[in-house]
Amino acid sequence: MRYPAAETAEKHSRILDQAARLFRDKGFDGVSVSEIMKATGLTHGPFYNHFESKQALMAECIEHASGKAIEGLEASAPSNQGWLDYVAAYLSRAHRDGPADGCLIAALGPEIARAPAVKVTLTEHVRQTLERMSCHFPWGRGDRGRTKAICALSTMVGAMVLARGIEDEALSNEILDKVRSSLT
Amino acid sequence: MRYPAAETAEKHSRILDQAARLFRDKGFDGVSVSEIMKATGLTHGPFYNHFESKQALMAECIEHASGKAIEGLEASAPSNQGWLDYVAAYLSRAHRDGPADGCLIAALGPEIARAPAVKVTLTEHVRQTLERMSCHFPWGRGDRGRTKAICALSTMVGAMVLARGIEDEALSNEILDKVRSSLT
DNA sequence: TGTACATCAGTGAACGCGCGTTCACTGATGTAC
DNA sequence: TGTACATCAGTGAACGCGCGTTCACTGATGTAC
Repeated sequence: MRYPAAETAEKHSRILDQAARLFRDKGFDGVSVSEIMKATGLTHGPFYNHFESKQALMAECIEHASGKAIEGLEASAPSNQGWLDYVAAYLSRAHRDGPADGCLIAALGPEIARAPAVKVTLTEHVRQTLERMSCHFPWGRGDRGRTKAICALSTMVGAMVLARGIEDEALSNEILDKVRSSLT
Repeated sequence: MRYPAAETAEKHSRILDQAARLFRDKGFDGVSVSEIMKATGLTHGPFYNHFESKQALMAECIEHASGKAIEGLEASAPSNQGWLDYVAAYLSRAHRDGPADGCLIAALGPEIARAPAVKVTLTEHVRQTLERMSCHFPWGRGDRGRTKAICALSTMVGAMVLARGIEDEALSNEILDKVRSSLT
């Protein structure tokens, strides 16, 4: 069947959405191409009409999800309250328990570090996130604001990795809460 | 062949050492049982004489590596200088470039979070690390010292995950250096 | 002390399985006339 | 406007491969007598 171009582009985008969700949830190796295509409502065959390989999908879907994340950051208020809200959302139990829609770095960081093709994309994502953070929140301009952004992002990512890796919910909550307090 | 018990125990320990190194380097799914046994100098068959499954090895080797890491922490001086040295070593380029001998959480955190059998072990590792940190470094007793330990560990883990996920070495170094400055 | 046997870690071929990827085929739509 | 054909995304069986795991067998050592 021949399909209109718009429909093809929409399918491409839907594959990226599903892949980004599943990868964050289960890791790159924990999700098969078939599983992604099934989630998109297709069989696995046409995958290679859209992407050259699974690696290529990984890179493109990180780029796709990065774009959405940066958009979200821009939409928040450039104020002290905006910062409080941003941290509260990042260090929330909902974010910890739902990696599928959450931070790419906390969910896939170490795996991306091992996948050269995807690393380039993450580099750009981190660069943009730091830029938006440092000029979006009230930390002053220049080096001081940038340092604050780098430290805040590191702390948030690390706290989320810790909170997710811990089985004891009380300890996991303690980490989220104490880090949030210290950051705000 | 029948082997003396001591030799068997030593082999068991060698498998754990190699597994811990390879897993941190390439991730759980990036290393096969055969590869680990080859690194230990054996064929893959006798693996199941030592461990019930790959999952069981994962859990036991995290426990094994955790023990060594905690030992290292105890060996450092319980002083302000000890803290400076600890942070400098953690946020060093050598640690970033050599995950095989480094922090379990930064190398495997998200993957461990998805492996229930291993999560229990990591929970204990984090608990012990926080305890040793808070009573080993000069942050005062009680809740304040514990909060400081939680925040410091989060920041260090996050900075390492970021630094490793970034291809641009200048940006990666900037993160390590600025976070180290802010923590000390 | 010498001999026969039991033990059991190590060997390496083999298993079933799910993966990423390929491909001959289908058939609804767009296009040429 | 009506018809014939070309297009090409979707289908689903099939591919080779490496994985985790199993197993019949080996043979050096420890033990019983």
